[in-house]
Amino acid sequence: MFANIVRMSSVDVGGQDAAAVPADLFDDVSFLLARANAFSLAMGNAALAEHGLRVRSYSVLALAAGGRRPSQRELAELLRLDPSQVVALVDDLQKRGLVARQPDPGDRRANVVVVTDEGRVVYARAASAAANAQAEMLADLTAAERDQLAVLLRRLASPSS
Amino acid sequence: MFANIVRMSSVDVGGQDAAAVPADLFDDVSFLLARANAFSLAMGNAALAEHGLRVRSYSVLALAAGGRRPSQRELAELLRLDPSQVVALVDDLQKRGLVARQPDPGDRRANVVVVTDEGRVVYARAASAAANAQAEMLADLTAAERDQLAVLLRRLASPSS
DNA sequence: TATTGTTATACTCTATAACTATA
DNA sequence: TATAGTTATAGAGTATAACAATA
Repeated sequence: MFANIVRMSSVDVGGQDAAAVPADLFDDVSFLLARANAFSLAMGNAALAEHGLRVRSYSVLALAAGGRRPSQRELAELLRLDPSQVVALVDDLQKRGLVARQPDPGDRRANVVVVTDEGRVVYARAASAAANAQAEMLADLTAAERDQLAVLLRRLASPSS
Repeated sequence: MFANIVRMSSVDVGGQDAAAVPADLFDDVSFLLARANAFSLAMGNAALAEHGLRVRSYSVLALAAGGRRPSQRELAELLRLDPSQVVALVDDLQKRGLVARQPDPGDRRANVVVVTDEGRVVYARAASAAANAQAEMLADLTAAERDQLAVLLRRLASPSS
């Protein structure tokens, strides 16, 4: 299980906190993360293309289709995007009739982003395609390993929590 | 350990291979990967900035500084970049005297990218900074969990192998 | 013919700053 | 004064196509 031990060398050049330096780029979690993500993104975008979506717009649609009724600000926080990027994503989905902006009655500054009936249909199809792509990407992992990966990534991906 | 079970719903809309669809975006490995990578990239770039590097150029420098003596083509494959992107990265590092292009005696089409003495110094400092940033990112994980994450990512990140 | 490196181009993503309307 | 949404812009990353030199 742990045959592939991460090698570290203690280079410790000239100071500071001095964490262990990976002996090889391929022992570097950040590098592996970037590589895995590039792969995942390419597969995801390819799978979503036939539904007119990309990973970014799909994520917005998925959150709108969930039970959260997110504001744009919340979308930005959940997706770790700048609010200005969310504007463009919601604009695009709204033009295509997949989501709508609803004024928040409790705060007239805020828009709640909700999915339309058509958006729900497109989302369901796209989610299926995305799940197939992901299954292919995860094909070499057991179910337990996939879950473990999700757990570990969630703990990385939540620096504030 | 596995308290956080990934929930799946069997939506299966209208056909195809029908993989399970994550019930929530935050159960989606691709999404978690993208989010973790965005975080990692931001931290990495911030840590490398004072050394005049970004994650991409650091990766090229790291491979040049390793024992591989990679050609640009090999760099492209290792980093999963297009060869045309490698040109710009090597150009930049070469202008700054950190790497050099050496004609491959065995294949006059190919350039071997090698680190210079100055490049080696910059790399060592940058690697230390990058390792510190990564340690901060991984602070919530045990050593075993970090290793496990690296192992799982390596298995994802190698679609061809 | 195929491959290595290169140039060019278009598009997407990321990061900031500034503005408006509301709170 | 602070926050939600918006606009604008610049820089970085991604994806293709085409070309010259060499295999």
